[in-house]
Amino acid sequence: MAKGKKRGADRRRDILAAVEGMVRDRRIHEITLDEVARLARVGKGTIYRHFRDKEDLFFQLTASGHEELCRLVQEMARAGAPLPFPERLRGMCARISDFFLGHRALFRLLGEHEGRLGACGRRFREAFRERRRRLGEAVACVLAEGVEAGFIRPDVPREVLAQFLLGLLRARNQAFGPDPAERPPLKLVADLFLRGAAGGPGNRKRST
Amino acid sequence: MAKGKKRGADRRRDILAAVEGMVRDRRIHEITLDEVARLARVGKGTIYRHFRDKEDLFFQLTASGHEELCRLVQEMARAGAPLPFPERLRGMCARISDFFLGHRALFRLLGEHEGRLGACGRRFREAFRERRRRLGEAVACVLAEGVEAGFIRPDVPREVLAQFLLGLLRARNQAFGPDPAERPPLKLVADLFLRGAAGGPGNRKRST
Amino acid sequence: MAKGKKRGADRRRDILAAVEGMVRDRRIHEITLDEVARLARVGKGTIYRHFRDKEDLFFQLTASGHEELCRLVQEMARAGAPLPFPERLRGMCARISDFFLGHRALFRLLGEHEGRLGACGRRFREAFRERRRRLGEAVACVLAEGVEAGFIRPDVPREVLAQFLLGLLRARNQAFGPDPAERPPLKLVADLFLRGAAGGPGNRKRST
Amino acid sequence: MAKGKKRGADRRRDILAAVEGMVRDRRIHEITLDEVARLARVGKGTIYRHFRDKEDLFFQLTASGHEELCRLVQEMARAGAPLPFPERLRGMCARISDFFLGHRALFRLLGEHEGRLGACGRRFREAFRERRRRLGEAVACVLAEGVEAGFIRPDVPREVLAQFLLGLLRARNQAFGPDPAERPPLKLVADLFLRGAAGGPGNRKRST
DNA sequence: GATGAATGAGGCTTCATTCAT
DNA sequence: CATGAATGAAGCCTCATTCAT
Repeated sequence: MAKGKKRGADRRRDILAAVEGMVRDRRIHEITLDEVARLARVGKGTIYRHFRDKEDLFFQLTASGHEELCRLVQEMARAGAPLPFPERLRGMCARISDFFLGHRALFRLLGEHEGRLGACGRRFREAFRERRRRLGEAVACVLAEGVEAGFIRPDVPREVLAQFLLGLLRARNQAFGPDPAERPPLKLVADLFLRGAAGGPGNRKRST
Repeated sequence: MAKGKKRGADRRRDILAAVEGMVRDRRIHEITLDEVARLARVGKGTIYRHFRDKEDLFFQLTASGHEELCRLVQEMARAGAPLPFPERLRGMCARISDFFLGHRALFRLLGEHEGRLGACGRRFREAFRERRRRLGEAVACVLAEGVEAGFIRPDVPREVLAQFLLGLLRARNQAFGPDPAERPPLKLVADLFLRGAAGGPGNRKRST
Repeated sequence: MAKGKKRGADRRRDILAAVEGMVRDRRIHEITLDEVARLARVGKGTIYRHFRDKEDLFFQLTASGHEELCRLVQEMARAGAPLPFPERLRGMCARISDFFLGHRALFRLLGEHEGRLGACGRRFREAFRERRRRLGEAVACVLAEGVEAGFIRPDVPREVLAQFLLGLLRARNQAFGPDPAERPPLKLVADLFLRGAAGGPGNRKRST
Repeated sequence: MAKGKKRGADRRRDILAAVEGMVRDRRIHEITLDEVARLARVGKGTIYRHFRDKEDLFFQLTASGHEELCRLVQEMARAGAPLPFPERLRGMCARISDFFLGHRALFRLLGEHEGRLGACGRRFREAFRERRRRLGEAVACVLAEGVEAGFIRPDVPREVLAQFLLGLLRARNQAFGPDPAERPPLKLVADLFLRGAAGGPGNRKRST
């Protein structure tokens, strides 16, 4: 087995790994299955044993990435709260940000796929929405602690706040140069969010 | 001439308009130039008189959209401030949001293009970055009023805050269902931002 | 007129000149009428005032070249024989060779056109054959002097010998490197031909 | 397998055969790969498995023809000399002429390709020259026998004489009508060459 | 007459997918 | 099951030709 034929899941992983390497700097339609097969060191036909078609291959790639991120956040939520909420928040931001940056290409793919949401992609439509919802929910779980601890206003659905937080993180990671030094500090993101979403009693006086 | 042949710039506009209609629910590689020509009611060759190739066509499409938005925001900034800042902010959010929603497809394209930034598209790389910077700058101009009026903390570069605001707007418009009713109110976005970025003196007490 | 509009024949010459410059290092289908028009400094439509179509343009180009060569040789023939025949022969070889080399491209075109002789080009077929015949005839006129003077065997049609001579010249000019120094001396060609076409038993006495 | 799918080399041969049939009466740019595929009874994509592109297809076609002729002549040379040289020469002329006539189209292609030699086709330039040289060399091998037997003058490089002989053959085959009856007899070609290149002892003492 | 913008048929080439081995 | 040669639909783009100005 050590040097024996790989099987099933292994192949699948090889293929997905090859593709993830390729999406980094190309758009979907600039990637050919010939090259995928070559990089994954499998026959071209083998791809079709694991994925319905090219579309499905890329869909599953984004799915797997998204799922990993969901698990990551869910674990954090489940891990309890050994720290005060602001620290927790910063920790989560750091983790999500790292994941974004490490898999930046995957999230670009998401954008490409989204195009079809409005139209033909009946098949993916729900799946995408569902996935985004689940990620938001995972983040919302952590935010719930903040609500409980009085750091986060309770009158806005936590899922909504979660999506805003993700939007801020996305902006931080993508809207500035490719050079990490150009990106504003994560601390600023967390801080901004915390103030913006703050809401103890009497905190409507127009500030903090 | 009234019903005579159109010329030059007209054709160009026709083509861009046709394409914008098509990107709404398709990805770039699902759009054929044959169809573009048919919808624009021009010969296929005519496209090539105005755009170097397919790539260039889509690039210029996003460029024109971006520019329009920039102008929109710049006008607002120039228009002076007849209203208190929070109102101004909400107004800008509304305008930008409308534009986003009306040209949602364009901004998806941006995402697709971005893929190449890391690689081959040396030719586009700078152009994209520059455009994003210019939009941020335009928004920052409006934020400057807020700084002046004491609504916005002065210790964070306004361009950075501008990108965060855009990130929030993006999240509001894209992270929730296609049904407008599902989207959180714009007022919430402005409110969140205003609190988050607030910074009168003495409002630092609970920060961190 | 000096700076006035050129007219008719001038335009035609400009166009043919432009094309001749282009055929030097390209094949017909690598030449576009756009470029022809640009180099000839005329509108694209103007080409069609002087030539039925692209095919005709190239046909007339070769025709004009061929005719020039014919005239050249015919002049020689007409010019009488102030020199002994072998010198005459060498002179003609030199002239024809120079023309070949100066218009090498034209004669390549002939080859391309010839392809159609067997088939579709009903329209050109006869013209080509006729032109080759006329060139051969012109050369044959000069050879006639050689027959008269006893240098050339009279039992082979002079037109046939003429084509062989042209074949030898062609070989000299094309079968060796592009470097003139690699080409065997013209004198050798004339010499070879003179010996080979010398004729009749016992007619070797006065050779050369 | 008898009626099963053909593979590899077979396909390649089919394609080349189909093309050779087509070049007979058309110019390269009048031949479409669609038709090639249809006549060769292969998919259009299959052509690209065996040839880089259209250019390469035609290049390899001429190459294969040239090579065949080279082999033919080399065999003759190797086959020893059971006959007196003049007979040998006539025999070779006949073989080469037959080949020329049977593959007339290929040699026209050579002419078309030659156009690019002066320019862009750096890639082909050397190959063509080399091939012509090799054919000349093969012919020269046979001529060497003539030198040895005193029929051919030794003071001119045999390769040069070889190219002249090929030039004469070319003229015979192409300069006269398509009707075989119009072509001068091969015997005349050989005779002309033999006299022209003659050089027995004392015949001309090495110069005019 | 001259011009060059517009046209669209048609070419070359790519590449997702199939299927015999 | 794995492979990769074969396939052919379909895309991008070119360019000869037309025709309104």
